[in-house]
Amino acid sequence: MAGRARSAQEPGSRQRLVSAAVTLLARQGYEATTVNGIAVEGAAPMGSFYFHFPGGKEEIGVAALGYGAERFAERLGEVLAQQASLAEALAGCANWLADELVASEWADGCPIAATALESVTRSAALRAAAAAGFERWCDVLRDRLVSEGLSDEAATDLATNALSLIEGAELLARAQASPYPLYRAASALRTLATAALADPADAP
Amino acid sequence: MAGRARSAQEPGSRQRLVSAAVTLLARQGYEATTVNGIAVEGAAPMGSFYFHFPGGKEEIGVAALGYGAERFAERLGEVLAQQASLAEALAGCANWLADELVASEWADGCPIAATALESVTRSAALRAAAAAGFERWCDVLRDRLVSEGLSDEAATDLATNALSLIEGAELLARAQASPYPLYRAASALRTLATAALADPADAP
DNA sequence: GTCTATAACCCGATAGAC
DNA sequence: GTCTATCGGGTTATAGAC
Repeated sequence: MAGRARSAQEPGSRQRLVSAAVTLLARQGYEATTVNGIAVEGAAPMGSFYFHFPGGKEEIGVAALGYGAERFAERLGEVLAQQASLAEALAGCANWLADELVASEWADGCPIAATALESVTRSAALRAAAAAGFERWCDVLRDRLVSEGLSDEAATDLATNALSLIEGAELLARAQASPYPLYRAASALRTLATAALADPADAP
Repeated sequence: MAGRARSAQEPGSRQRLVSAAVTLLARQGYEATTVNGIAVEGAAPMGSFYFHFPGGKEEIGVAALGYGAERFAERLGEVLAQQASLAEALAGCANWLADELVASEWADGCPIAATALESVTRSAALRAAAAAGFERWCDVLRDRLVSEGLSDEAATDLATNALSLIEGAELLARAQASPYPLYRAASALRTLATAALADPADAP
């Protein structure tokens, strides 16, 4: 912990570094992000960086994936709770992400996706942190589905597919600089939700 | 063109370099891939690299995205043609990719995805090449859907969603080292295909 | 805990002989 | 077309004063 108390408006240098890393990993991925860039964006000197993260770049990468995943999980839960129907709750997630991407001109994407792909053959620690983040988001989605009456199995299937569809649509949207893949995903999510609720084999 | 004819079994150094770049971009993304690594994997010296690609790393990146996209488009068309029903044709794509990922222990992923995410805020040329590749795959999917009687609009929607779902499922599968996201995507693709064929609003 | 300076290394790219 | 040698710059990480 820090040596003295800080106000909530002025996070300590460690927290600023982690937040900066989340932003940079979401924008440009892990390999293109430099520790120097993180220190500049987090308004901290290099000496401070290696004091807080003696494990260097990989250690802050793991911390950033964990913090970014948790922060997104909270917002995801809020958006899912805003709509009464399951179909509109899922579609609302896709539309929400489309709005955020347009607002940042496609810069601020998923805080995990790029690093996850880059780490598969290069860092077991980063890959595990990415997998844990995706798992966390699946759990948030599944909780909402179970509360609609879906069985555990049906909820797991639909939660995984919803996350896959949204992640893939965001990938296409950022590459093509178009929100349409996410709008189309919203429509497909309504179809999948309706089918899951209608199928008697999926009831508990 | 090359100065002399070559047998098909011995591609010239330019082609070897492009093929090597496709493999490396699929495995570890753009930023982690070095021109030196491409030259080694392609069994060509550095001087040869810069003779064929005076534009350097970005130029071979664009060439690799184009060649990788075309090669995948051909195999995608073949897999789509193997099944009589639309639902099984789409599900077969997801299962096929699951098999390939397991066989390579999650190393050989999408030849575009990682580079697409890394290039959004860093290279307009790479981003455009990635977008063109995704568009090409969407066209292959759409042709199959139109041949089933779907309207242009319905076919475009379903083709985009199928590609999003498969790309997202592959992302989750590689991060979690599990084929289940792709197996679940196969199931969802059957649902989406069935719904599209049943909806009279989607008929031409 | 923070800072500056710098070490050790690797990157993309070029030069120029052949 | 191919090769070797090398340049300049940016990278991660450390040293050591404060």
